[in-house]
Amino acid sequence: MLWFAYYLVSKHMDTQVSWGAGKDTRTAIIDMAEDLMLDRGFNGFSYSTISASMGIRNAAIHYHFPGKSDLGVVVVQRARERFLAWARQLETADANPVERLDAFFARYMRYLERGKRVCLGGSLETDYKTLPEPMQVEATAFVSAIMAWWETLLETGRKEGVFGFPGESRDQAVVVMATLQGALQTSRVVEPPCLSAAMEQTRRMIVVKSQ
Amino acid sequence: MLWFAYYLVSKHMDTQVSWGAGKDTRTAIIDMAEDLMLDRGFNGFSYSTISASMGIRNAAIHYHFPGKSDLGVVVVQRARERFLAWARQLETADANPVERLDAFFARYMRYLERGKRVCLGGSLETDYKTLPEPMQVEATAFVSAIMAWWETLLETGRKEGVFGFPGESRDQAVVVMATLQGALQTSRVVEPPCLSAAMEQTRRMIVVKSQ
DNA sequence: GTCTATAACGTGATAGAC
DNA sequence: GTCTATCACGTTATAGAC
Repeated sequence: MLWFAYYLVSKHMDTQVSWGAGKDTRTAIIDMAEDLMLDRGFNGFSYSTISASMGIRNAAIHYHFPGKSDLGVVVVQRARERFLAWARQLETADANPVERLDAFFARYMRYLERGKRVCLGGSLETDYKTLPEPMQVEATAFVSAIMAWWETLLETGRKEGVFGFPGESRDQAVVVMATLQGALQTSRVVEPPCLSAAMEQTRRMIVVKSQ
Repeated sequence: MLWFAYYLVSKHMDTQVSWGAGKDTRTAIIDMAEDLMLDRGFNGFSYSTISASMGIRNAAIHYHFPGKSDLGVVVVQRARERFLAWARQLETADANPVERLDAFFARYMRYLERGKRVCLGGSLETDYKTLPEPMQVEATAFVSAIMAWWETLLETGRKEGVFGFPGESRDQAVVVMATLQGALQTSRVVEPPCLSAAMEQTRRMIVVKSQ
């Protein structure tokens, strides 16, 4: 009864600190929506799902996000910005190609560990035809950003001699992304989860070991 | 008039040999439901979506399938049986490993060409947490059957020297399946669709050319 | 910024006539 | 087997009080 705990807290405490880390309502709504999209898909939750578990009323969400589409758009936009910030951090840390690959893998392993969530790209893509048009646009931008990152990483790594694979970097980027996305999804239905196997196999195939 | 659009579309998709040309209602309902699951996901359509585009009433579907869960289960069961029959056909035709791989690739290419459908496994997996329990069971059985087929194919091909890849056949099976599934999904949001690139890259990586 | 109340609609499902 | 008619419920969304 997590929602009930939240309800009690919000009743008796300053709303500013109600959700633990000093998060405001708006941010808490976005967090919850993103989590639900990874868990159940955009059509798998409603404003009630969010409001009930936060201990607020339905109308409060409509104040921050007039329509569900508005909420969805913000979730995807924020996820893209967060990804780009993460990528810049790797730049700043001057991480090598293998470290970057592993850092990305770790992100996906976390989705699996945190309740077998799928990745946002996969969620948006399978729901795609039911999404409001503004969300479809954001979905394309989000996936394109990640794709571009992988293409650059693979191209750089091959030039440096730490990656080895045939064909275009762009095509290999598609394969790596699709592999992670698909294996994360498949981990929901097969035992044991196959994501780590997919990662190890991908590593075997593109990371040059000798030298 | 979404239902009408669907009706027109189904006219041009040869999966469904047109409703009204002698096929029984029950089969037509299953066909339509399967198509909708690949297009919009299990939560992306209703009994009304089906009944409207077939020109029957809601209650007629409930006669054949008391609950939506019953319909979903039958769709997945039939898809598994169809896959196993297809696999047996390849056995009968004594197809070689590369031919089998290409035959499977062709199935996925068809999903893309017929209106950017995704594969059933991917659809079930992303919807998984919202599915009725009987459908979850079927989803696992369906994906497991395909996974087993790929493992056997890859193992056999490597023994025969036409496939080359490191590690266990099981792990490579996960990668190939996940790649097709993920690339098919991603083809919905990137231009041009990346599925063929993923297939060519996969071929480059596991099919031994000189031999 | 959040609440109560409610509208308008879609969905899964059932009863009973034909 | 299919129909009409109807139900209970959930969903998105708005109006207006506080």
